[in-house]
Amino acid sequence: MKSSVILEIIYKKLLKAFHHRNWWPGDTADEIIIGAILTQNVSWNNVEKAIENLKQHNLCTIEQIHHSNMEKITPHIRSTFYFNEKAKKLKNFTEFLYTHYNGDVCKMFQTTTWTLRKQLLQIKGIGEETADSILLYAGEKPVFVIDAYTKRIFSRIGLTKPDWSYTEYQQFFMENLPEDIGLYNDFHAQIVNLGKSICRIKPLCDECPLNNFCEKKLIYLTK
DNA sequence: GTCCAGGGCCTAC
DNA sequence: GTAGGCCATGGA
Repeated sequence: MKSSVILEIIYKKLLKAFHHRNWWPGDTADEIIIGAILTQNVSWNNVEKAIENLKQHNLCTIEQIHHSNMEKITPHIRSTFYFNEKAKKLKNFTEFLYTHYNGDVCKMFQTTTWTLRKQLLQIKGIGEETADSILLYAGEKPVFVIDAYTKRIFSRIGLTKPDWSYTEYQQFFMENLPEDIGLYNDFHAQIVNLGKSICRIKPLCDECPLNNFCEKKLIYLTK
């Protein structure tokens, strides 16, 4: 069976089982960008707390962060782990936005998608997943986001190889799915939702207490 | 007490 | 070019 057909089947099954996920959890483009940076290697629960803190202290927009300093930001994002680094990353982003786009997010998103992606990747603290999350969820650009869950789930199904690079994964999904922003958005959200319930530690190893659960779920998905 | 989250950077080889 | 260390909270 062709990969594109399998992906379509998987997505339809996920949609039927879990319904539309309505992602990204965030009210504004600013909030989505801030969330994308804060969620690096940390669960969303920790990020929610930080976003709430930032809101309470009027620090949850790009403009407010830009006109604030590290010392003011850091205490509110302690729950996101690596808070010193992340405060720096937030400042790096706002610095970029003000230097290149006069602080205007809409203006930034008028830039051609892949040109903007290159620019974002040059910001210290913005890697591929964060850049793509910003492009897809805040900018509504047709870019498929790859994360650890995506690699884990699809390599276990056998559609991909675990050692593929980020770019190889992204090409695989974008070549085998129709270019559809809504689909890219919800498919990634479904993957994260599914990934949370699958064994994280050692994929399908004997020691994994969730081994049976993993297999059941994967069989269910690929049937 | 232990383990690990929706990463990314830096250093050493 | 890449493997491994670092960052240093909070929930299960």
